[in-house]
Amino acid sequence: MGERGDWAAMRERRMAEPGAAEAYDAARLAFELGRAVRELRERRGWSQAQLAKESRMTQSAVARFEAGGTVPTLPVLERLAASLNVSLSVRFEPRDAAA
Amino acid sequence: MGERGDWAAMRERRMAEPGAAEAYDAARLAFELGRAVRELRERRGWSQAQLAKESRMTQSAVARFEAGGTVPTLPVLERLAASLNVSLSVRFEPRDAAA
DNA sequence: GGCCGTTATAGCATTGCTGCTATGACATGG
DNA sequence: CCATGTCATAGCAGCAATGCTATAACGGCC
Repeated sequence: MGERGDWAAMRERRMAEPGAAEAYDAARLAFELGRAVRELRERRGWSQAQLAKESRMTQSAVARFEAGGTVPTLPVLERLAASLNVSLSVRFEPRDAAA
Repeated sequence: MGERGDWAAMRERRMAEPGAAEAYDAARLAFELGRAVRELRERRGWSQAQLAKESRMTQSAVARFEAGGTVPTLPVLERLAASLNVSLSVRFEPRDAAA
């Protein structure tokens, strides 16, 4: 039933769910955050395993996250941000405001 | 010692956990996001029930969220943002950068 | 008093993210 | 070829957030 594996397919499906504009947004957000973390990590020359250790998680969790396999939770994002020495910003902004 | 209810106490406990700086951050983030949503909602003159309906959740979920009872997930934040006609911003920023 | 609208909480089922181990694929260097 | 390092993925246990109903507590208002 669940097709619990295959993150890419899972994400595709999530993005394709009818009338799930916000679910789509969440999936895209997950994807972009994954990419951002990968960039920050590679800029530091760290392996996934190193980042995982710093963030108190496992290499597989980092890989899953970077691939956008799941929509991350705020605690995880906080841990990653702390390890990468950046700050996590989560807030609501006016729709027209530039980033 | 379950005390599964009583969100305030739960949050206090989470923030007091030894060596859980990021968990603390997540709890504080939850609290601030809850306040932000409450402000946006009241500015529109909406009841929790109205916002809940727009965001496809129940009034109790909105109340729990506004009280900072749990650390919200990104899909929920996206739905609330969409209903309140604001955009959700989640990103990593340099530590010293001003908001 | 009763009635209604709103918010706060309780208690539970479901969902789905995380944590983990193990393993596969793929390079690179010996 | 073999060893090592890195990243990707499967599969599952555990658990926290969500989704839900029902209800209590606090108003106003008639």
